[in-house]
Amino acid sequence: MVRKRLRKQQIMQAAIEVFGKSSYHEANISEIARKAGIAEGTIYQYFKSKQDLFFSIGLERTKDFCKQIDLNLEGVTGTSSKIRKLVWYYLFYFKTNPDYVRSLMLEMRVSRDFVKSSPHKSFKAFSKQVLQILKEGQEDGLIRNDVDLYLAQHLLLGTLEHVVTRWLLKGEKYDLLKYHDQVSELVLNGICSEKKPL
Amino acid sequence: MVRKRLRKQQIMQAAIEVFGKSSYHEANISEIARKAGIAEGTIYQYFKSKQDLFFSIGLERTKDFCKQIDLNLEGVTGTSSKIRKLVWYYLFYFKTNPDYVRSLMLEMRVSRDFVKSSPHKSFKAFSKQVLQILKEGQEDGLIRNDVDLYLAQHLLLGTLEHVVTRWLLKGEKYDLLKYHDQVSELVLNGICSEKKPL
Amino acid sequence: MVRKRLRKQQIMQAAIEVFGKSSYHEANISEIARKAGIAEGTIYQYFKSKQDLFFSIGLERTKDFCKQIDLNLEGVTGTSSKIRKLVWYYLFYFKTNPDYVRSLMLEMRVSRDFVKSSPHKSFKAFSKQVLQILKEGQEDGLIRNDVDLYLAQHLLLGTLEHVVTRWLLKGEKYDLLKYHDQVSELVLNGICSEKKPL
Amino acid sequence: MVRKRLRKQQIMQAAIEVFGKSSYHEANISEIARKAGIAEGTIYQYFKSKQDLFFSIGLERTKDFCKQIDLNLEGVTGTSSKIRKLVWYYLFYFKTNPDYVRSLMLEMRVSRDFVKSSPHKSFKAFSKQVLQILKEGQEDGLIRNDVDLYLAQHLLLGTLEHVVTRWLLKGEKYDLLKYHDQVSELVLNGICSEKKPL
DNA sequence: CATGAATGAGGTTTCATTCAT
DNA sequence: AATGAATGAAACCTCATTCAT
Repeated sequence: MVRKRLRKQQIMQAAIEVFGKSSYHEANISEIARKAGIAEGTIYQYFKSKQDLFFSIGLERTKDFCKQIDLNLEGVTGTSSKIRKLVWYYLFYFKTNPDYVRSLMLEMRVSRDFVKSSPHKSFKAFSKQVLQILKEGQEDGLIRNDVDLYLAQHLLLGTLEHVVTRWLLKGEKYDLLKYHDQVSELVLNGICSEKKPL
Repeated sequence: MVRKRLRKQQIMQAAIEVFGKSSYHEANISEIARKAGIAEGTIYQYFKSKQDLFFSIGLERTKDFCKQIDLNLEGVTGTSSKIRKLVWYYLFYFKTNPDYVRSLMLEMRVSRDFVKSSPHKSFKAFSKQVLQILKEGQEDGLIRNDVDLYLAQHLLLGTLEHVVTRWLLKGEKYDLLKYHDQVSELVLNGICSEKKPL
Repeated sequence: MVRKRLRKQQIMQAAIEVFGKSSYHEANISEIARKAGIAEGTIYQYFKSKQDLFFSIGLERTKDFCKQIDLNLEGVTGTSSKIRKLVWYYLFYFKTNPDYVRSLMLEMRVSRDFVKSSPHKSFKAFSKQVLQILKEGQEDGLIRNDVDLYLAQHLLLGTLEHVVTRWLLKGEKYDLLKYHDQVSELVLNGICSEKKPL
Repeated sequence: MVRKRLRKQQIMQAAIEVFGKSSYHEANISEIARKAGIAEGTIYQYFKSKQDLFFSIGLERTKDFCKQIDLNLEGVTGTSSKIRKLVWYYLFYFKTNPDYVRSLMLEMRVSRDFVKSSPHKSFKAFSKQVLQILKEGQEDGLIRNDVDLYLAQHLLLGTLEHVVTRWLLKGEKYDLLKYHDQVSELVLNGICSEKKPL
């Protein structure tokens, strides 16, 4: 029982590393098996297929991410504080899980099968969470009423994704958390400020 | 030889269609050849490899995109007008080139080899253009001095990419241009408004 | 131990069902184990290998078949009555054991290893039985002296096998016993009639 | 054009040999390729899959067999002569094509996918041919009216298949044609003689 | 220039069998 | 005796690329 769980974790850990440094197609089951210290066939007792393994990682990690976000937001009051915390945690999580995140950001999220997959559902749960925060912000009067909340979400998540993606593609050479404060600032400004006549 | 140029275009057009509806790995040289009405071997007289063909499309289209942006921005004065125009054209271009854009957004931009590739350089040229606009905006006093222009760029391009990516993954069912005005608004607000004490 | 015997039967019964609905190669040990309600490894305590299990079924059932034939022929007098009874019982047995028979007729009997196997020996015992009946028929004057008894056997068994095989391949949709009388008739005619100048 | 045809034949010939000495599952594509003196991949330019290759052989050979039967029966008059000729040619063909026939008799004919396959259709054409001969025989008064022609077919084809199958399983050690005359005799007797009161 | 037949490495996956518990 | 997790060999098939015509 517990042994099976451990073995599954062991395989997923190896897979995260391998998928992290090569693309899905470049990665081999044989390398994952070698890294996990088991036989290739063993992987197929725990996962239906290579893609199943790939998406299982996405599912598990995205769930974990959501749970951590929840924990981190607990007790935080005020929309702006919530968003600041969310930005910080988002960057922090990706900073500390670069292997996983490389797969998620650069491949999984973008795969045509992803939208039909279970990790995608988990990912959507996160989106909803964000939307909920924004909604509360609008009800509190922090966010202007004329702001389309879906666009606000695009602004927030798009900026974060862009920051993370560039960081990844540039080789993770700088500290991802460095700008967390300014990112929050900009995003909050975008959705909260008085509309200026431009 | 003009003939050579035409043949190259013919292959690229077929490739855009094939890469547009399947992922890079799912797409076959044989299908591209069939669609172009030529033999598989012929492709290798115009392109070094499958990846070369893939990136060549990216290069050509990104160059074209930059040229069009230039043309569109010519004569436009004022940072905010420039940004509005840029947002509009960005969405317009992607709306009218969904096949190409699916490859670019969902795969090319995210490929590990992309940063070393020529389309990436072209893409960086576009980034520079954007940065230049933002810089002018800061010199004009429109954009606050305390705004990191690289972050402003993340905000602008990240939001646009996010909007476009979701549109693609959702099956291009709505009009991508619908929100162009509000997107501009939000982004401009983010980088131009007085810093509010939050 | 009677327990051992029972367990063996339990495995064989499950195997008959599984081999009956899939071919030898399509059938899995794992499915047989599942159907028998035991672990895969357990099978290997009762059978040396998959093929051993497969042939063991053949052996057991063919033995059973021979025994039943013996019982059925007991007290039957006259070659022609014996053959009629044999034909009837042959068709009856196969009608009532379609799963087993599908394996036997369509795969086992035809396997390259079959001739070296134990069920084959059992099968040969049945052949001998048939030959004995035919021999008696010739001694009684029922069967012409110029008939090669081995050919007569081919005629009898070939016809029966053909009838059964077609029935199986056509999905067992009609009553296999329907024609038993006419089959006997034809076969008996073939081997018993006066030689006609044709 | 002609080259392609030759290459296809070359592959089929190698496949016949390999399938002839091993069962379908034991045979490897790699061995067929080696025997044909080509690369494995080449086979897949001519055949969709291993099974396609397997059945293609069946189709081609069965067609050939039917054509030859036709040619051989041309000009032969009288049902009994036709049947004699058919028996002779059946045994002759199988004697001279033992590799192919081993596959056909021992595996193909008996495969669950065979009934849905194209060689099966060709095989049925042969059956029809036989039935037609029998029908004419009944109209001519040679075959008794009370004989079910389908059973007569079972008698004829079943006997032939049995003779051939035993010959194969015994290692093709004797001359398959040896008994052709007696086989015809027995079968004709079965279906043509006056019904004897038994 | 164009062709398209041939290549062949390489990957995923299956499954009978083993063996430590 | 029973288990069932682990094995690992082996096989089919794909497809980008080459090269003789």
